[in-house]
Amino acid sequence: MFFSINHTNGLAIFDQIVRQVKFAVANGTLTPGDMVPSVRELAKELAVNPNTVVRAYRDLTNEGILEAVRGTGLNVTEESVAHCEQERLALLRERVRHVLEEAHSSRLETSEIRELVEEELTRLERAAKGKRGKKGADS
Amino acid sequence: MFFSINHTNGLAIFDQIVRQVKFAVANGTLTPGDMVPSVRELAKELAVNPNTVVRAYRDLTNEGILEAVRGTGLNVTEESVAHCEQERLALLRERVRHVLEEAHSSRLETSEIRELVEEELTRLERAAKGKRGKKGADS
DNA sequence: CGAAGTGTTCTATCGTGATAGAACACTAAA
DNA sequence: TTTAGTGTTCTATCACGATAGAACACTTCG
Repeated sequence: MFFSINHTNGLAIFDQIVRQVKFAVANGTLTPGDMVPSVRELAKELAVNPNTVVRAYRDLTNEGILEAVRGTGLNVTEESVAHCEQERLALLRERVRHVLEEAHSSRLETSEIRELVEEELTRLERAAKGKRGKKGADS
Repeated sequence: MFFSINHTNGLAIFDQIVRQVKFAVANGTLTPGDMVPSVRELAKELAVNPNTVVRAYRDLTNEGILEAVRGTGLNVTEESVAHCEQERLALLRERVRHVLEEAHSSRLETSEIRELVEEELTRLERAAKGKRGKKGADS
């Protein structure tokens, strides 16, 4: 459903799960009271070890974003929304900053960096539009 | 001198060294015939284990970017220039793409992503200008 | 009740990046 | 020659992310 793992982006699997849950809460895909996929179910769907999902859910529980209902599952807490809305930009901003810093330290001109980003951004838009188109064009 | 290690950007130390050598060749900071810092010297300067530098230099040697002059050191090869010039953008592009993909999958609007990048880009420019200013303003 | 599904907690193993320390072959310079 | 500096190659150890497999306490449902 919501989640997917990218094995080439350098982020640990458990960290990708953590971030994606936070993003889903931040953008309303997950709302307080919703239950996240069970450990075994998500592990199967992502073709990942259950313990890796456990690690991600444990971190999220410790941050107060998920809470356990014993014997039933984990649901999204009320307090998580404000937390995740605030954190989403910060998490992305940090990664953006690291990449731009590397580009800058490689002596790439700011204009060249901007051009590079713009290229990949339009590529991303085209890919998204293509995906939507395959299921049925809107408008 | 040229190199610095960022312990928070997720890249392995040896990989940061590899990339920075390639960038230095690509932008002319290192030219064919130049010698890179010795294993022990660079390890000391970066406060890193010598074996980590060995790993980076070994990779660079295997790629034909450095060549060993036994008993003397490692120097930048002639062929490295074309190789590195071509690879610099590709290396940076891949990291940019990964970050933008995560931002996009978090349901951030393209305009919001662009705004985020622009903010960090101007922050970077200001930081660079500030650094130059401390040593002596130009123009 | 029992079966199946929850989360939780173990131990063990593996790969990899990094550290630590040592040894070797070679070259340049005193 | 001796000394100090190169790169190179070992073995060991550690941290960490991931995998594998098992067990436990709990709840829901038939």
